[in-house]
Amino acid sequence: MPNPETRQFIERMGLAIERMGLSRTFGRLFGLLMVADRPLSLDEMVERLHVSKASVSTNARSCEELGLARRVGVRGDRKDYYEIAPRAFEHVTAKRVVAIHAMAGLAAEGLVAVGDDPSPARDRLTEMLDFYMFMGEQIEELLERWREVKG
Amino acid sequence: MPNPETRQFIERMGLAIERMGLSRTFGRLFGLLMVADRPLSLDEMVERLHVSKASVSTNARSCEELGLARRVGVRGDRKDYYEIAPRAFEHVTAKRVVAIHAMAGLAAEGLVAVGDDPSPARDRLTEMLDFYMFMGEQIEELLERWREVKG
DNA sequence: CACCACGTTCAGTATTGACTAAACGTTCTA
DNA sequence: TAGAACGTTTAGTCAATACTGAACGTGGTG
Repeated sequence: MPNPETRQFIERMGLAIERMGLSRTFGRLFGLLMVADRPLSLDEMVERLHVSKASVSTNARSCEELGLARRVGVRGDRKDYYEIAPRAFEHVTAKRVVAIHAMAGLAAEGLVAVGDDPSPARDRLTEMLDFYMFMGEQIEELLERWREVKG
Repeated sequence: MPNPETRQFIERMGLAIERMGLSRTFGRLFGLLMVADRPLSLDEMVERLHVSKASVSTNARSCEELGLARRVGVRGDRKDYYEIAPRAFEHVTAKRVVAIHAMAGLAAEGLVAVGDDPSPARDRLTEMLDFYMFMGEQIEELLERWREVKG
């Protein structure tokens, strides 16, 4: 299972996730779960990632909180096992949509701040508002279409 | 111009941008340019943001590199002035699309890594690939539609 | 009951990242 | 040509972040 391609995938996922503002270990853990063919226990992740159990524990849980992974039980075993959550990618994209709405809200606040008189600032903020309203709505629709096809 | 609403807008933009993985000062600088009614010099930004000129210089330039701002000249003045770039939001969204394509590429690598045999890992990676291909293409189309309407 | 086997929490540590002040290079001007 | 006005670069500092090892709590098990 720890073949070179798999390891490289995990590593690249770590870098990709890091570029999104999360930690590299978090990304590696996510990548590991992506290529695992069964749910993994904390100790197994420790083994594969070469990080402390404490780190795996916290990262796995925040992975769960973000909706990327979920905890599953195994009969006759009281360890925690983690696997990628169903619809993980839809879920993370839905969070992006929330952020987009927040940007639209910010634009609206900006419009209040600059006042009613015509100005370049007002034009820019209006464009920002329109753009993020548009994108937010449209991406939500994309998600719905995706769910129809793949759900 | 430094009215409380404007200041709050700048501050919130700082926080919003910070949540996206960039620095708060960067976000504040961007927010300041958003509500400015004319291009601003480095010294003016120093004044408004209360940070060092070195920080403003580097942040303004990376703002430019990201396509969010551009440098403009003023006749008979050799200072650098910055303003929000036209199509700034389209541009930043286009970069997101690049990141989405990168995720699709990563999924493709993962598929190679896990081999051809059916497995849960393969299913997940396939879903990831399909999802990001779909999203990448569709968001590109959204951008084109936006340009048609607003361009 | 004593002992494991887990997962979590906490204090300490190391690393990363961003900001500052100062030095620097360049271009204009008196 | 000396000096001022800029923007950039760099070395150093400070704070935030993430990881580690150890202690801890909890629930099963002999």
